[in-house]
Amino acid sequence: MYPKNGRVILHVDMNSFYASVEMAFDPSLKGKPLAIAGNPEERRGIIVTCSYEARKYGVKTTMPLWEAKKLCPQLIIMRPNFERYRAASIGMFEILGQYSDLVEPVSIDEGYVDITDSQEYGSPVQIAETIQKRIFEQLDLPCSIGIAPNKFLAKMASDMKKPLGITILRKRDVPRILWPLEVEEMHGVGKKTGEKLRSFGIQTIGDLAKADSIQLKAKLGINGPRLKEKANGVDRRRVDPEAAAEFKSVGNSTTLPRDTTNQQELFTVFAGLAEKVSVRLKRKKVLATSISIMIRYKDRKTITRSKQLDQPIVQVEDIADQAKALFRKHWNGNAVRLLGITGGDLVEQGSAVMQLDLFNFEKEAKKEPLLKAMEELKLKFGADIIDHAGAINEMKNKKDDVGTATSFNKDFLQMRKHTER
DNA sequence: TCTGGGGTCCTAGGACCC
DNA sequence: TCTGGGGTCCTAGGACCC
Repeated sequence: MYPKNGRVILHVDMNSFYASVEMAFDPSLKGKPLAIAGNPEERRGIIVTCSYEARKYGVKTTMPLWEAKKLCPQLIIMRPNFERYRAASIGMFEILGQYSDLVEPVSIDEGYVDITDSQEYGSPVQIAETIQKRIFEQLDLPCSIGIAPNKFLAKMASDMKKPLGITILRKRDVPRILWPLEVEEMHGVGKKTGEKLRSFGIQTIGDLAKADSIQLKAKLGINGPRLKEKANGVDRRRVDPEAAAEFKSVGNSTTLPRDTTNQQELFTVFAGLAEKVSVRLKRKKVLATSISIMIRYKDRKTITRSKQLDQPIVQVEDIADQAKALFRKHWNGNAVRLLGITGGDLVEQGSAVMQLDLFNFEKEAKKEPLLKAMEELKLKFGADIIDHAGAINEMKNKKDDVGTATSFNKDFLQMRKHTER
């Protein structure tokens, strides 16, 4: 059952997660058409998740609320309770963690488990059955599980039987099971890529598997050959427990109650968004070194504008100021439908303190000899880290002060980013 | 009365440096 | 007078996923 070389990967995918959690929380909802919708009281709400009973009526994810109501007038609509979903998610990953250390969360409701070295808990199918049973009995939540030699195949497999399915997909099954499917069925192929592939005669996953790599690369970039490999059942990505551990950006956006050109109103919205981003950055103990805003206009045309900052920020006012500055610079004056703020290039609080110190030293350097400031830095953070940046030599070679301090600062930030990975 | 909000990764052009 | 190529950073936007 266990291959000598090669791995055994599970993909665990919760079935209509938000709706299922609500049903576990309030069993009287079971068996009823239930939908979770963002902003149910707004006209622009959409379906985020819905129960299988609701799907029978044709209700689907991302469908506008008014359309769903038309299809199913008795539809029960709830707004999301993220605390509940997070709690359920933690419960699920705790169970997964009992069968392997190699657990990689992908999102709140799905994850990969590498069970290659988990023979003590039984065969792969037995482990999958145990996990599914425990999640169902202990959390009252249904899930589907795919079993395969790699992530891609496990993901495709978990999608095949819902709800409460367990599907094995071996590499040798790929021609029979995957190749007849339309290309859009492939994880990683959306509408646009599907259209492109079809435009040069690739209709099925099998067509993609046999397509010319050079041509794919020319038309789709690096993604082309990668898709071809997957279509052949090849995926070398490891299950990496660290992968999802660190966030790369934190953002908040909102569709306005009504489109507006009133700058005061828009700035009030920015203040609220900045507050949310600030709170979440602080909770994660990180600061942002870049700020970007998103503006969606009345006609749904959407732009993003961003700026790299010379020091990381986390305070509401700083975030709001940067966002407003970007807005003033780039807004075309048309009515706005949605605004968003995202903080990126996150640095940990600890290292940010060092950077802040460095920034102060930079100011000091205007007054006193730079080398002295450098010595202090060395004392404070250790000589190795600074020597490593190769910055000391640069400082010695150049005698000018502020410019060099600035460039040193940049090197140092760059190095910090590097060593933190 | 159309189409949310949270993310990640990739590309491409221009600036700048060596 | 004309000529190069690699590498990184920054910014904007696109595609995709849940």
